Amino acid sequence: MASEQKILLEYLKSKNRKQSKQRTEILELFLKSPRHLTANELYIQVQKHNPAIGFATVYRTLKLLCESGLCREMALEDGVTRYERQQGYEHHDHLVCTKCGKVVEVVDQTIESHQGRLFKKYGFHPQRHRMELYGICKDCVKGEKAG
Amino acid sequence: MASEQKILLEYLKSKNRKQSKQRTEILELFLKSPRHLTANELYIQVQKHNPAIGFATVYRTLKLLCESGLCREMALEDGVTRYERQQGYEHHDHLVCTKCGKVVEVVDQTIESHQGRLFKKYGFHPQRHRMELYGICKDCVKGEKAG
DNA sequence: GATAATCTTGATAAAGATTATCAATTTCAA
DNA sequence: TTGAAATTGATAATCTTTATCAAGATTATC
Ligand SMILES: [Zn+2]
Ligand SMILES: [Zn+2]
Ligand SMILES: [Zn+2]
Ligand SMILES: [Zn+2]
Repeated sequence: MASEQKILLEYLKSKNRKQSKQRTEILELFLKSPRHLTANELYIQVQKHNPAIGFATVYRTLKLLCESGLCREMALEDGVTRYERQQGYEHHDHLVCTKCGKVVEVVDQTIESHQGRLFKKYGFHPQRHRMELYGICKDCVKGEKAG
Repeated sequence: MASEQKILLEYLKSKNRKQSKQRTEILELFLKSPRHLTANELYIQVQKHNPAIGFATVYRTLKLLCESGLCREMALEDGVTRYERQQGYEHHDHLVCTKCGKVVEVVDQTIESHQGRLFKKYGFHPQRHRMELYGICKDCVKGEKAG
């Protein structure tokens, strides 16, 4: 069994909650899916695999995965929540192409440390941050010039 | 007439669109309102001033103000779009208290320049960015310890 | 394995923010 | 003043996400 499944089971036990076939299946498909996918995108995958699973369960399971630390929510400009694997991934921010939707994960240590300085400067106890850079990727710039 | 009203009129003319009392009134109240307000918060102000104005018009006018450069949209984690005056304000990012909702506007030039480096590093033509820092402000930390 | 308490599920409704529709009204250039 | 075109307000529709709830699944206990 994948270590993520174990983490989920441990989490469920620790909270006196129950295992289910649906949860196992949804986690399995989540792990196989591309990063930064929406609940609906995952639901479509789940439907192909097992049409009996409803989308409320997909939503609920994604929330559960976030609670257990396996998943992280992320919101881009379109207002639709995306979900990405958290386990085994370091913190990162996102660079997004506004033409094709490509998402690149980025980290800049100087930015990270200056964010910490901003929290301190204004007397805030830091919790988290989000940073998104929006631009046009190389391929799409090329396309614009060509087309 | 406030220079913002002139800017709006100029913009409308340039796009062959028309002036209206509602637009003037909504802009006037928008300029008087606190920064980072939601469409609904502005609608409530508008209602007090002129109950005949519908909320669709408030939404439409906020979009118009954004087009004309007088206003900027900003989305926090709760999924509700906020609007803030753009004219006469430099670019800035936001530091948000997750307890009381206080919003502080911040700029760090080192962060800004490193964002530029990230765009370059990954071959993106830069358009814009958003950065939000979430934490607990001094007052709320104090409250937690006291209460 | 049976039992019972509790949790989870799927279908559906509901919520909440924003946008689309459309007839009536207003604006503005001619 | 006139008439084409834009705007308005009311309302419905959309879209994502959450709440509800009866029916079914899970788990600890015997
Ligand atoms: Zn691209
Ligand atoms: Zn990511
Ligand atoms: Zn606070
Ligand atoms: Zn601001």
